Amino acid sequence: MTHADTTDPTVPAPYDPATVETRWQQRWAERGTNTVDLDGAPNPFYALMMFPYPSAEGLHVGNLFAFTGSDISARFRRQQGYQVFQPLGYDAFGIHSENYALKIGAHPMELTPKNIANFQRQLERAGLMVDWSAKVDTSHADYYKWTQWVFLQLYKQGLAYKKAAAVNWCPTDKTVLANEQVENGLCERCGTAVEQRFLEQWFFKISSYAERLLNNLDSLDWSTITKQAQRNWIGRSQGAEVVFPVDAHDVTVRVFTTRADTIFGATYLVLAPEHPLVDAVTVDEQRVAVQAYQDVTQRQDVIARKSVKHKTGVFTGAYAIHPATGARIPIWIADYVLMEYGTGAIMAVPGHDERDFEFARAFGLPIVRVVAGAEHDASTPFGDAAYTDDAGGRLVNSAQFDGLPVIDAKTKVTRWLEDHKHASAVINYRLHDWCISRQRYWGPPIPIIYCDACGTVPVPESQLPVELPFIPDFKPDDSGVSPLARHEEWARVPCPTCGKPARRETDVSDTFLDSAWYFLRYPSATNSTVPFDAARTKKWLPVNSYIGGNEHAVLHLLYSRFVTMVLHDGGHIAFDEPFTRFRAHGMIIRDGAKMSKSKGNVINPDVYMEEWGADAFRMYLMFLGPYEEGGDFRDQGISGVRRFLDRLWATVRDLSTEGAPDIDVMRKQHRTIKKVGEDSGSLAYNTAIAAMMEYLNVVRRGDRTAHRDEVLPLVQMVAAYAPHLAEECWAALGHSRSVFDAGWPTLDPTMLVDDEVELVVQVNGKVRGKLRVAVDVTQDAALAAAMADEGVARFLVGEVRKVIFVPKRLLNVVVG
RNA sequence: ACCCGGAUGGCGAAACUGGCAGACGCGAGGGACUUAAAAUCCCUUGGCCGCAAGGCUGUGUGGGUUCAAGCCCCACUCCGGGUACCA
Repeated sequence: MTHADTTDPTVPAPYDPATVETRWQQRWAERGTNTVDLDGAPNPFYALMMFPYPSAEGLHVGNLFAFTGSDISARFRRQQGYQVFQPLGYDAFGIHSENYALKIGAHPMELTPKNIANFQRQLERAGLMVDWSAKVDTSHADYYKWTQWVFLQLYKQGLAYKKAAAVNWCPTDKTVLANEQVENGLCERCGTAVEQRFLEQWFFKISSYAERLLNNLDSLDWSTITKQAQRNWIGRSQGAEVVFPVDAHDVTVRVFTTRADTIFGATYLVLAPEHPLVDAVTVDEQRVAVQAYQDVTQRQDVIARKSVKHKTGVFTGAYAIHPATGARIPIWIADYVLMEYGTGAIMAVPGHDERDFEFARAFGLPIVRVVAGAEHDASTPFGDAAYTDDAGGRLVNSAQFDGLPVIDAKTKVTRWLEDHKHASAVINYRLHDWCISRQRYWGPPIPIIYCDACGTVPVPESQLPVELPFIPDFKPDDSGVSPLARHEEWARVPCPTCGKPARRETDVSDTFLDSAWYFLRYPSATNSTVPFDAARTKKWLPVNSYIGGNEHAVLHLLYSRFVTMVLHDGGHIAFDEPFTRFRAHGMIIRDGAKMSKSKGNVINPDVYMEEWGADAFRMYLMFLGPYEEGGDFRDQGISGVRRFLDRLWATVRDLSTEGAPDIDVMRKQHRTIKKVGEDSGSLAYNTAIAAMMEYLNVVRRGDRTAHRDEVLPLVQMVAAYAPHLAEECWAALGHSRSVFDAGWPTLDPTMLVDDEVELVVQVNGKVRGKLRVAVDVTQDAALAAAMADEGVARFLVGEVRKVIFVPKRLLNVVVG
């Protein structure tokens, strides 16, 4: 086979992707094409893609779709003159790997390197512009040493604490799950119903960053859906905490409400069954019923508790004093009030809250109207629903507040309650502290030592890493303690402070902690003395462009932001948001359905890259739909993209250097440069590819021989999409350096202006003709030309009432 | 239930800021080349009426605004995602 780098500048025929791709992958590795000078880059650009979990099944087509889109964006930036750093690594710790190892009877410490090697092979085959010298593997001690360091920083800053808490326990995976890992009361991984258990857990105080996590969103260049998902998750609600004294007791019930304006409609209170005041206020006659109800609730698993059903509850026999009216109102307990939100108690306003309405109807409690819509008055009865509209209503049955619009009443009633010491304005968040303890094996041991004399002692940074030992029996059991706790020889250590015998923490940390800081590690991946080098961090961070799946819109992205803020506050970094720009890619489905092993419609990328070539496969993935929306993978579609590459190849092979390029082709070329440039920058890859196809069709129209100048920029444009083929063509056209160092083709704006345009002529809004006119044609001249056109003229019956003229586009004549 | 998306030919999809709906590709039909097939190339391809010229109609449904609506407004249906007894 002849070579591109020989003196003979011809491309061998026909296009054989396997040869071309192998050749260029070797050359890139030899020449260091994909590595960047991390210390010297004058114009740095950090392009990050979410790193994969290296599953045993190998690279999923969804991974490749995500990575290819990110790769194109990075390659395009490089062509724009940036030194682009695009690293990739492996999120190798976690339940996924551990469960799979258990299933096939292997050990994760042996299995993970094999999986990584397989992923590595597939990723290299795909031809990504990844700087592999900066690879990270979260399960390697060189990495998790620093994950443990991150834990210690949180500890030092008072943001890591331990508490006994009701946690979500998965009886199948035998582990604690974060709230975020529970879906509808089911374990996100295995689908088992989650139970409640009480365990001592390590938590991070993410809730104290809630306001900052929320406010910073406004200044981030992120997709709106992602920002909205974070806002919802943080769940800020502004309201009031109202104090209700309990009649005949020396205690008060504090309730949280966002509808202080409806306080005159509060006809009873409800406590969560596990509320600490229940025992104190319950009267003797109700004690048996109350305790029975508490027992039932406690035994319920989380799904039963939280799935919507008919309302249940029990009267405590106690009464509270209404702070505004002085009335005695009954205190109930019911499982629809949740201990973990607000104060675990509510004032029930059945007239204006659906749940309270349902409860009041079920137990015959009074329902009072305190908000009237335009169609109501103070005594309009309720139908079968509460009136919850808070936009248009006015207060009624609310003493001095009658007649106030709800919007004003919210602040006025709250202020009045505050003035009389019945309430205080508060802000509540749905966001809970982050439980990071896992009673599991495959993760970084939490670097804490318990000493009888000194208490909880953090492992000194100089003693990191706390290595995860190789133990054959890593399987969790239902004792609630980590498998590591069964290994006394590992768990027993001298106290770092006093030297007396002490014990290690035997829980490992959540995988989400591994991934909450990995972007900081890449530029310093080979540095063994610090987690991240100050100068490199300053040069490369925050990340310029982050691309990943929206399934991480909440957890991973929120935790990364939190950890970044903490490290900023601890003086380790100068920025407090990690990702300047984030875009979520869509999902690839197949034949209209989600890909899954059970449906047998999973795509193995190896097979397609083998048959069509990595370039064609990459390009097809990008062509099948808008990158940010995803698309439907169909086997048939890939041939169209491959045909385009074949034609491009043949065009380069057969081109001419004689004479001058065609002016109309060159005009089209500059339009294409503009379009492909804009689309590549905004991730509109499908339309960028369409534009390149369109241009090639013009270049080859009528079987003409293309001129070199017509084709050269197309090779540059296609490079980010089909990098191997582009390099081969570029070399064949006489270049010795990589096409990625050749920049982006120059756009000549004068080539974009036409002297003539096609003007659409409408009569009464219907197209009746098209005219070629000068770009700067006047309305009068255009109208005259239109009237002279017989196709138009025959519709011009009656008097001309109006003429609309949009320069360069259309002329609409209204007659009749 | 709530919060985001979305609905366009046989299929995947385009359409900038309201200005020619269907770019680009797949598939299909026809033709060229070939002993033949594959590959390649050319033509046609939203629907209806028409020999044709041409006309009518068409972007989930019903209404509205406008000279002009896939795009804006109101009401609704269906699909996808997220959250979910959050007070």
